[in-house]
Amino acid sequence: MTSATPYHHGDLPRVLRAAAAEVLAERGVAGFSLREVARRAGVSHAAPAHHFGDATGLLTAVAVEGFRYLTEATRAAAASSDDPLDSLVAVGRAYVSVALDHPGHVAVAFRWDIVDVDDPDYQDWGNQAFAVLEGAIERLAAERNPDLDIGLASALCWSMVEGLLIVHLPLAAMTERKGGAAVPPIPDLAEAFTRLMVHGLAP
Amino acid sequence: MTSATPYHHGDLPRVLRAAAAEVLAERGVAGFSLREVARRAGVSHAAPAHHFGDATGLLTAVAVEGFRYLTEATRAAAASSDDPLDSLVAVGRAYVSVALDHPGHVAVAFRWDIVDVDDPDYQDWGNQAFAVLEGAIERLAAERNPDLDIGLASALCWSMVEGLLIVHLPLAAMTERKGGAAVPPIPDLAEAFTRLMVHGLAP
DNA sequence: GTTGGGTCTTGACGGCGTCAAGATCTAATC
DNA sequence: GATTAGATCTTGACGCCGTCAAGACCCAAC
Repeated sequence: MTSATPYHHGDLPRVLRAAAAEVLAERGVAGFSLREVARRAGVSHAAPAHHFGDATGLLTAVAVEGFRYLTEATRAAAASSDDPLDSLVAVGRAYVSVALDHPGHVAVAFRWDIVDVDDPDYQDWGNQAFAVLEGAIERLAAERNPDLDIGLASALCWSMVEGLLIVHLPLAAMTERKGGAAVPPIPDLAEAFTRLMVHGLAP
Repeated sequence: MTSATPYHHGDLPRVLRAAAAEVLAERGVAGFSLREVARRAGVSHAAPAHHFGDATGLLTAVAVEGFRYLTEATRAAAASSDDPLDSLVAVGRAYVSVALDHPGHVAVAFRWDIVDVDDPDYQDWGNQAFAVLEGAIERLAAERNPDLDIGLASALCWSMVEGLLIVHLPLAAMTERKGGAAVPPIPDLAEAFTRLMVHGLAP
């Protein structure tokens, strides 16, 4: 063992978070169960409680990890271009890409009813993720539309991308599953949404 | 009794749907329980199964009712003005108003993981609700922007309003509860979003 | 070597969804 | 009007769930 391997199991909290994200990705929020998580981690059914208190605690930890992924990915995307529009588009693509790569994490990030919204880490990383988007909007406004209400526009983009994930991602999966008409990749849809929103539906 | 009062209880399915919506509104999807619904309806814990099969069946029935409310309200709103922009704005306001008036119904409408997405009524009323929005977009395009991709724009608006409900509605409730800064009414926010989207962030 | 505290297990409890079996009631038939 | 058939609802049971209390275990410091 290297330096700071904890007591018995070797960073059980990390294993539990990963197992929880796996269960969430496979069975959705409705199919989530603490006991199933414990089973996959190879520990007893009451082990998670010691680290996370209860189910809400574990789900909150997963949600925080999700916000962390979102923050890091969108931050890198925002810095990927000097053109503010390209930068904003990249942020949108990065956002949905994280949701595709970590479906279990993002599935709980906005589930206020099953997460502890008063958790400091949850609020902190949630705010950071939002701040990245706000920064991208701010640069767009500075260069192209100084009169833009940045708070309103950021909230709009945030809603748009979250609605995209909730409404169209499962819808696309469903029509795909049924062999329906081919559906464009979700990141492309996010880009199309972003460009249409910046341009305006009827400017 | 009038004409066709059913057998024992007097339209138990209707009572169960109402009780389910009540529980959903009070405790959220996570706090939902078939037995609690049965308790409120004054019947035994297994009674709902006879009419709705299982929990998914009852939740699907509530979701269908939600889509019905959405369809009716937005249809009336769309017809409330001859100006296509005002009409679209009214549709947006009507949508979130339904969500405020029937929180239990709308809470399950898009929960693909706990609802039977193959249910014909569910698909039918979901499509009808979407068609109303699409019609409003179509009129806007005809009058002001013939080049608009109507399917894309409709999907964007749909995502926007749904994201608004999921992200900002509980967020507003939370900051309100904590005595934070006053938050604009959600229908006003929906209107601001709509106008900003039509106009464009940086046209 | 002993002691202490963090880590995990075991066992129990009530609540849940679901199923099978039976009771109860309505409506149609004779 | 009595009987029968079928829909409606109840009762009881099962396994799974989250949570709690108590105890076993194990590492680390003394």
